[in-house]
Amino acid sequence: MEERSLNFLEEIIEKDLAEGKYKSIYTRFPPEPNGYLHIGHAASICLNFGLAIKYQGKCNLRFDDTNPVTEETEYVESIMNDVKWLGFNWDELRYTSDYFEQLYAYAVQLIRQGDAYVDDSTAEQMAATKGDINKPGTDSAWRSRSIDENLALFEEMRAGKYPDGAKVLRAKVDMAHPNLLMRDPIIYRIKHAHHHRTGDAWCIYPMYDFAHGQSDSIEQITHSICTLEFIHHRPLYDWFIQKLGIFPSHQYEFARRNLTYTVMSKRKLLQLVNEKHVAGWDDPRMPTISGLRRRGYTPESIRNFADTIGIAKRDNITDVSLLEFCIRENLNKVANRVMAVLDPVKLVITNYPEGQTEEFDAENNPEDEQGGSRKVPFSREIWIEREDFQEQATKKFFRLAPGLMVRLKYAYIVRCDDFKKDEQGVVTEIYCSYLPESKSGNDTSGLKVKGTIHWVSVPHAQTAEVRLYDRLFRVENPANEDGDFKDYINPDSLQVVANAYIEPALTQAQPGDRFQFLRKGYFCADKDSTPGHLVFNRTVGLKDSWAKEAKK
RNA sequence: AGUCCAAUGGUGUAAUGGUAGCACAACAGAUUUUGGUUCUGUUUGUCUAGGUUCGAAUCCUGGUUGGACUACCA
Repeated sequence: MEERSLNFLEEIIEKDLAEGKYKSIYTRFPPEPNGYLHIGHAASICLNFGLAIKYQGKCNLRFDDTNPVTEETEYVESIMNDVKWLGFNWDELRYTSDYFEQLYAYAVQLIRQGDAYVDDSTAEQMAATKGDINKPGTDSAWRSRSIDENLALFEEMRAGKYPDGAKVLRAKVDMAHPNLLMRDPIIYRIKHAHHHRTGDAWCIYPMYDFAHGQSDSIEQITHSICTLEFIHHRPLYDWFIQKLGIFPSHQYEFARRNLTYTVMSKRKLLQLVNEKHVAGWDDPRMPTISGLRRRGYTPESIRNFADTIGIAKRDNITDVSLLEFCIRENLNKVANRVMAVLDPVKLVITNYPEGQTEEFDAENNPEDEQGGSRKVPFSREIWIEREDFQEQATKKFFRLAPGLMVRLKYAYIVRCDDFKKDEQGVVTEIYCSYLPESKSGNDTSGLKVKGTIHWVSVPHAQTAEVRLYDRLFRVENPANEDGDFKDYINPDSLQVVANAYIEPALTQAQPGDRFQFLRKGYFCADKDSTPGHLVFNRTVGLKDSWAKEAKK
C-alpha cells in the first residue's frame, strides 16, 4: 500500500477521532435536485463517501429541496443514478423536506426565545436597510414586535393567509455585523408553490441557511463538507445550532474543482441544454456525470481522477489532460482492441488471388493475457485509413507511399507499387503486393518494417456511425473570458462519420461496450445504436506522437 | 472600501521548523506487429519585503496578487 499524505480534512478527522471528539464520523452529500451532477460534484461525492469508507463512518445522500420552484423529480432520479454508478452506497436517503415540520418547530422556538421576528418589509425595503460592505444596516421597523404577535403572524403565514412576498421570518442577529449574512437573514419565505415531494402541504419554505445546518444536526453529521463560497455562512450555521441547542455539526469548506475547456456552473450547463448547444444533459461533450458516462468514461477512472486532483482550499483549474490520462490508463487495461477505418481508401493487393479469403487470429488485448483472441477475415481488397498513405512520403513517415512497406496488423507485409487518382486529384485506389512468407506469427521474410497499420476487408466490412467528440470550448476557461461564454464554443466539438468500416466481430457490440479502435482511440457504443445501425462515441483519442512529429 | 479565504514548476497536489517530492503536461532516448502501452532520462517552482531561529515553503509582521460575500437561490 502506497503511503499517502493526508489532506486537510483527513487531518481534522484523525485529530477528532484521536481526541475522542467523535466515536465515528458521519458525512453527507447534499445536492439540490435542480440540475444534473457534473465532474465537480463527482469529486465531492468521492470525498464525502470516500471519507466515510476510509474511517468506517457513514454517509447520507440528502436532497436539499427547499426551493420548490426549481426542483424536479427528474433531477432526483438522475442524481441517485449517478451516485450509484460512481460506485457508492448511501447509508440513509434523506430529503430536507422530510424535516419541514421539525424546521418549523425550530423557527417557533427561535421566536419564543426572541431570536426571530416576522418582517412585513418588501424585498426593496430590505435591500435598502441592509447596508453594504462598508455601511452597517439599519433595524427594520418590525424588528421589535412582541413574541406573541410574531408567533401569531408566523402561524398565519403557514396557514396561507398571506400572498408570496408579503412577509418573511427573519433571525434577529445584528444589522451592523460586518458579515452581511448575519444582518438579520431571512429564514422563512412565503411561496405558494407545488413541491416535488410535499405537494401543496406547505406555502412557506425555509431558506438554505435555516435548513442545511439543522438537517446536518438532525442526521448527526459530524463533518459537514461544502465548497468555499459557503464559508461566510459558517458563523450563521453555528449561530443557529447554538441558539437551538442542537447537535453541533461542524462545517468545513474546500475549493470546488474546475476543469479546462469546459464550464462547471449548473446555470451555464442548463443554458447549453436549453439553448440546444448540446443534445441534452447527457450529451457526451458535457462535463456532467451522465455525459461522461455516455462518452465512455468508467466510474473507476473518475474516482481515480478525483483522488489524483486531491482537495485543498485554493482556487484551481485542473488540466483536462489529466482526466484524459485517467480514462486512457483504465481503458488500456480493459478495452478490447478492434479494427475500424474511419476515413477509408481502398487498397488492392494485386498478387493476392481474386476470391480468396483467409482468417487471422487477432489478440483482443495485449495488456491482458486472459483477453483471448478472435478471427479477422482478410481478402484481396481492404480499406485502410486515408492518412496512412502519402503520394510522396515526408520524412519520418513510416506508413504507405510508393516503394514503402508496412505490415497489415495480424496479416502480411505489403509494398506499395502504385496508386490511382481521380480528376480532382483525390487518391482512389492504392496498389500493393504482399509477401506471402511474412504472414503474422510465422514470418520467414526476415524483413523489418517500421509501420503497422489497421485495415478492414472490403467484402467483409460492416458499417457504423462514429461520433468524434472534441472539447466543447476553444478556450481554457470560457467563464473567465470577456462577453458571453457561449461565444467560445468549439464549432468542431462534434464530427460525425456516417459510414465507418468496422470488422465483423464488432457488430455484436451492445450499448455501453467500450473498445479501442486500433491506433485511433477508445470508443463506446452509444445508446442510439439499433441492431442494424451501430453508433460509437469517441471517448478519447490515443496519444499521438506522430501528430506532433508531423507538425514540426 | 469592510470582512473572510488563499498564494509551491505550464496544471494539480505533497513536504506540518531540518535533502522542495509525486502525478499530468512538455522534451529526449530505449522497447514495440498500435507512432498505443511499457521503461529510462531531462527541463521548469516556494508571490514579495522584513523579522524569529543554528536552520523557514512552513512561525510572526507589512505589502502584493487572486477569489468569495451586499438573492424572499443553494
